[in-house]
Amino acid sequence: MSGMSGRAAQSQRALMGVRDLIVSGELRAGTRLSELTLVERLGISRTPLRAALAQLGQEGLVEAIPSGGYAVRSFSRDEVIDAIELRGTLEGLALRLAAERGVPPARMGELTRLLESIDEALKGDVADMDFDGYVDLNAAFHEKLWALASQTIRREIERVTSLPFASPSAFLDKQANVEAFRRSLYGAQTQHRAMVEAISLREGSRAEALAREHARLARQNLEFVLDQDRSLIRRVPALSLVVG
Amino acid sequence: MSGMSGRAAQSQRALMGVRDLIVSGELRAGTRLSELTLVERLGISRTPLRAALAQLGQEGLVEAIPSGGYAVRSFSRDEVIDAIELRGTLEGLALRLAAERGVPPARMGELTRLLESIDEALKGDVADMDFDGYVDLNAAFHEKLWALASQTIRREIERVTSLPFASPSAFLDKQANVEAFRRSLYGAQTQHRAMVEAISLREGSRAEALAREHARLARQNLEFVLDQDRSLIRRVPALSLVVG
DNA sequence: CTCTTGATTTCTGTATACAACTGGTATTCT
DNA sequence: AGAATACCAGTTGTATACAGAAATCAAGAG
Repeated sequence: MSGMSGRAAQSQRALMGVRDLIVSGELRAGTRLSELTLVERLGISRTPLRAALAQLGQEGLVEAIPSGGYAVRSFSRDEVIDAIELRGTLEGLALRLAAERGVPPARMGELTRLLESIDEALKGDVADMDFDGYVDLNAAFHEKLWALASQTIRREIERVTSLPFASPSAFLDKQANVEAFRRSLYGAQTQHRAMVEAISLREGSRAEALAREHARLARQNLEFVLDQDRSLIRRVPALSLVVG
Repeated sequence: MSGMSGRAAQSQRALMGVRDLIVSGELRAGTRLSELTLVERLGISRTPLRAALAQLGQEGLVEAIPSGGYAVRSFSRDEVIDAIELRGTLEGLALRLAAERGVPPARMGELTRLLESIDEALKGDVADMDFDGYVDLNAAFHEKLWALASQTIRREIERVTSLPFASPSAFLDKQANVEAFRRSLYGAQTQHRAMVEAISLREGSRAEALAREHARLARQNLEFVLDQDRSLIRRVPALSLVVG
């Protein structure tokens, strides 16, 4: 059973397996993660499982229990808001530095092409748009933005967005295709265009402010789900871990 | 040998041991970290050592080798600068939110008292100051600032500052007691006072800008060491990992 | 009936055995 | 001689055995 194809395949499997159990809501916030139970459930041994738990601890999805082991972490509304604010701040930093230091035309071209593809997906009105297409393109666009930053900063962005509800795609899951979210996409795309323009014009401060404001769309969506339509909680990954 | 006093004592020992070997410069950038060698050197077994290596990989001090294992990471000058900028940005976020949301008077009092203690340490002129005292008080002051932020943000600050040269104390190591650094402390303390005042007056944007500018003192010190007096490289933790 | 205390069970942290893989060297064939 | 291949030492990833510490439960004292 050992030495499957790929390096550290079991560890990867353990990581994805446990993460999936948590974000899918199968393991609720606060529950202790018994190693033996998980080992049996995932069909792996304790060593790669423990590696996965340690990594998830770093990501923040689980927290270490003082007496040993880990438990699924729970998040207050304020903590989720702070995680979103954190992402906006880091994306803002990435865009400001990109604007100040300059970006090769080839990369700007890629971004512009993505913007046009997103326009295509948004063609028509709220009922006709290609929501699923937008979801994919939006994720690709944000990843291209992150790629403008240095490795140091990109690493931090990826770490922060490993909390599922902090990712730019958090409320754009294909399972959360509701009108309230679809309506927000036009404004989001306007911000996308402005961000690319600001980078192109070397307007660092503007690019930074736009990135922050853009992230706050996720906050609006969060508050909509929590205050207006709690039935959506199950459709947004890991939102079941939010208490209050 | 197992079950020393304290939970996960061997893992802690491994973590500190390997980290120390790296920041002390004993293991130079790029060298592969042989598990068996380290095990023998630190007197622990492979399991806690591997946990430590994984954690150091998350911290960014070591990087995973595609074919397996880890190597001591090397940092370009630009990467160090970005890490410092990153810390300033995160501290700025923490201070902005603290200012906007308000801080209990008791905590503001603690900060003010620390400011006064730092003033004490700086009493006299550049030759007379209590440099070692300043080092400790400065670290305490920054930690109190971090404590104003939510757990989500504090976690990220602590992660970023786990890279030794990105910490607010990086160039204030007691072994780096040189006049060029001592001279910068008066301006630093002025910024400290302004930061606390801005929080107290709920001036979020000002607090944020001050925190960013404050971090850039570390950048100045970095450039002084790299460009003016490279003999100091050995006195600043982990700066031997910087190439160029 | 409640609280304390002791034993049992379960769990985590650590050590070590095992197997697959990587990189290098020597050997052999062309 | 050069290249390809087989072999070999060394290394990492995985599984599992073991020991100490919590948590749980039961029984007994107050």
